[in-house]
Amino acid sequence: MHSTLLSFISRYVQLTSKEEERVIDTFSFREVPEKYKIVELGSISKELYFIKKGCGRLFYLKEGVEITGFLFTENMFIGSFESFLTGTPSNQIIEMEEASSLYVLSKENLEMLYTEIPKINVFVRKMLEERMIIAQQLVGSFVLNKPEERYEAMLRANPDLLNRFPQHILATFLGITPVSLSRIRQRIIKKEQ
Amino acid sequence: MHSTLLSFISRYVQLTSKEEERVIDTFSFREVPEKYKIVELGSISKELYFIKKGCGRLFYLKEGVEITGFLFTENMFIGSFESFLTGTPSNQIIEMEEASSLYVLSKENLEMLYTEIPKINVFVRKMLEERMIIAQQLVGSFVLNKPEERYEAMLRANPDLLNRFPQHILATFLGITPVSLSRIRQRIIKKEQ
DNA sequence: ATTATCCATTAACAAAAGATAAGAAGGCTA
DNA sequence: TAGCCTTCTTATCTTTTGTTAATGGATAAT
Repeated sequence: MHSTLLSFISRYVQLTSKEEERVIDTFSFREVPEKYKIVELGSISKELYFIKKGCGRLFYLKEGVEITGFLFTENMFIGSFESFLTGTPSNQIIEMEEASSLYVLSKENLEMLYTEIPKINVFVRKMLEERMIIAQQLVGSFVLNKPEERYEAMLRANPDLLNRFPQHILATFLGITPVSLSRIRQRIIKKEQ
Repeated sequence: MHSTLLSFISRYVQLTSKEEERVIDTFSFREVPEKYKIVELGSISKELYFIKKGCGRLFYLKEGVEITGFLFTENMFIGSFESFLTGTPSNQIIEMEEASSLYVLSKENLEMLYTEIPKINVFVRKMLEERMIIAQQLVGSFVLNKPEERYEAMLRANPDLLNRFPQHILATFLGITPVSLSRIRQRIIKKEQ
């Protein structure tokens, strides 16, 4: 039942069965309904979550409107990393958009894992290396491409996101307003004819 | 003489004198003139660099024009992480803007360090955690703020960058053209009067 | 069945950014 | 000193986005 989490970890490091058991023990399982906020604005986040099933988003509140910062789907760790790592109140809100199944890792248990199974440091390092590359590519897409190109790139690279998140969420993730994304879509339709 | 590098590492993990010696042995020292490219377009980067003195930038080439992706100054690791980590040809160019002193770490030597001093995994993990937060804040600034606000934030948070990099480099880092940044500066001057 | 709510589209206007070109200031070289 | 190059500014015009508001469709609630 923990196969998704363990096979995710095995992509980075090889654990013994004993270590795998230990890892499983340190995670708890949690099911949340759609639109459930796992990190509230201003709270100090003391947990990270591995998405077994479902999807969620990280967003900010700017003058009352929700601005998406990142989107998460199955087999990703989700959380307010800044709040989790620095222990400061979160300016990010994390909300699961679909009813989701999560493996929950508390900060305490993570620290325990680091000392008990040093290999976990290697796992997290490698995972962060991957995430770093993704983050850098994302920054690159903002300086290199205009919104229309970013949307087309998303169509090509992550078409699944289009089905799982409403358009206004995708729009702010692209750095534009929902109205502007609607116009972009019309332009693309006319280009294709 | 290696005090900058060692004191940087000591911010994350504590090494014994023996380990410190070992670390120093695995880095080599290199001085490069201004405008020197330490990573060329299309090359496979097999080194990372710690900036002892100087500054540099990561940029892309889009239809012949240089688009800045990130700026680096003293006490930061600089390199084409994607090419270094994945072994693929770099679509990023890394150029030192000032004449610089660098500590050079080869991929081979880094792998050696990981096995010889497992603590280095902890060091890199923690450094990546910090960089991850910075990257996330940078993405946040693109979805949350317009160019004018991003420039004002840079004025507040990193005023040193304004002196060390020409304006057209800062402009593309903000995701706009040099012409547009010049207009933004004029708008700000008029606001302040 | 009929409200109510949410979401995407469309329109109209204002604001900002891109593209292109021309000019001014500073530094570097011959 | 003269010429060249780089950088920044300014102007003009075009394109795109933001803002606001109205509309229609879909879905859920009463």
